[in-house]
Amino acid sequence: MTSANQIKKTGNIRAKSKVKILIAARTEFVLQGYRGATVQSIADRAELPKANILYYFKNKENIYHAVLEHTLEMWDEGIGDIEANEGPKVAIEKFIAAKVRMSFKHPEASKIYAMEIIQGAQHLKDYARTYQRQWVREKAKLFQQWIDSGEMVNVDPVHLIFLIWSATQHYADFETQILTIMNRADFEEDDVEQVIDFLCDIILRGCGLI
Amino acid sequence: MTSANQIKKTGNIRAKSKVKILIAARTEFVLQGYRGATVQSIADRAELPKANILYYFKNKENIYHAVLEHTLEMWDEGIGDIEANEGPKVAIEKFIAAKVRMSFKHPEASKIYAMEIIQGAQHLKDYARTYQRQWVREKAKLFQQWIDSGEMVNVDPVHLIFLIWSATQHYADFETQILTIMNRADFEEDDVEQVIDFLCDIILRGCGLI
DNA sequence: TGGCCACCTGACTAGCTGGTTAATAATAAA
DNA sequence: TTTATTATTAACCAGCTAGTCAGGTGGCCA
Repeated sequence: MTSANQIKKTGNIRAKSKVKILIAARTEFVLQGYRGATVQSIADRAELPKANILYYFKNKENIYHAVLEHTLEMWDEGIGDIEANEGPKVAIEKFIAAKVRMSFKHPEASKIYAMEIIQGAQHLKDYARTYQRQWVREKAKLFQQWIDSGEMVNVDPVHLIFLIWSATQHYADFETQILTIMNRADFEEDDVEQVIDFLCDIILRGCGLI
Repeated sequence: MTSANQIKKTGNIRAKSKVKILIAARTEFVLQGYRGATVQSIADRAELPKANILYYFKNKENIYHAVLEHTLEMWDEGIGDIEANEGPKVAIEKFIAAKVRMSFKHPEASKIYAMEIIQGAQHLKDYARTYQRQWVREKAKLFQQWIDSGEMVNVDPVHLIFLIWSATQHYADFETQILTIMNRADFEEDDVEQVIDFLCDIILRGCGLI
């Protein structure tokens, strides 16, 4: 076995343990908040001794950071993008569909992100200030071009992005409330497509694209 | 001084202290979460000794319950309603405007509610199951009548309510993110009206009301 | 075989937490 | 003034918290 393989193998054990811990930690952080989630409760959920957790992550804040990073990465991968070359209708449709699917598939990811923002985004200010702000500016410019060329109605592009974000993530963050109001125990496959259809329908018409 | 006045006066001291504590507690609960907000931190913010807090509220959970009640009451008062006799356009306009104004005026109220729901709504399940579910059913029926009479396009009324909730409260819950992305320190008067105009424009058009 | 190193974990601790208590002050009633 | 009630608060405590540490185990290579 080469040295490279050795590193890779030990790396695998690390990576596996870390992911196991991160998943348990994410659930605890969502359910109990940062302070409410104890290292012990994370250990219990991951079915590992507490000291093992602190062997892989220096301290609790470190775990939280890793959870945020791990979650954002996963989320950003799944979201796709708003493509310039497809025209506004297809672009918005695709974007809404991707966001709704992610919200139903990984509600915890959206929730931990939402909690972080609500509490003041102490750990995400940089992310918003650089990456997100840039992304919104780009996409807003794109919408503005479509507006200028008469392909869609004149609506504020930035607020349109906020609207799509809020409407889609709502199904992740507020799933408890939505399920209770709809008197359901769980969401089903059909719900996802129904929500996509509803949101595309109303937002596209709202943009003058239907 | 009559006995009634006596009761009222002592009641006033209680009420004043309690409100002072509740406001401090709400801020702490929003910033730190339930577990992260300590009785000591609430006391510091209210500028009272810790023991005084626990003189007025038996324990921490009691404070939290009182904060939730106090907040929901205030929120529900400010929201107004969706009136049947005005037709869909005015009704939706008024409702959006009221919700947006509340979101900008009392973001903490929306935030503490959002955190509670995200974390599983342990303290609000009954509220959603009875009061909210009933409210949504009533308003959905109203929308359905407008749809059936051809006054608005055929969109799912329940999801329409979710859309309005999410889009409006987003400006309270995610204010940190929005301000950062818009590169602003605070919201101004104009922002409120601009958001109202934007949301009314796009949602009313989405419902075929423009 | 023996040495190295990543991995694992029970036992411990300093500090903070919610909550109690008991003694005191302020206020109003008789 | 006396008395009763309410308001206030310092001091205290049992239990939990994050984090440390010292002593392991097991696999791999020379």
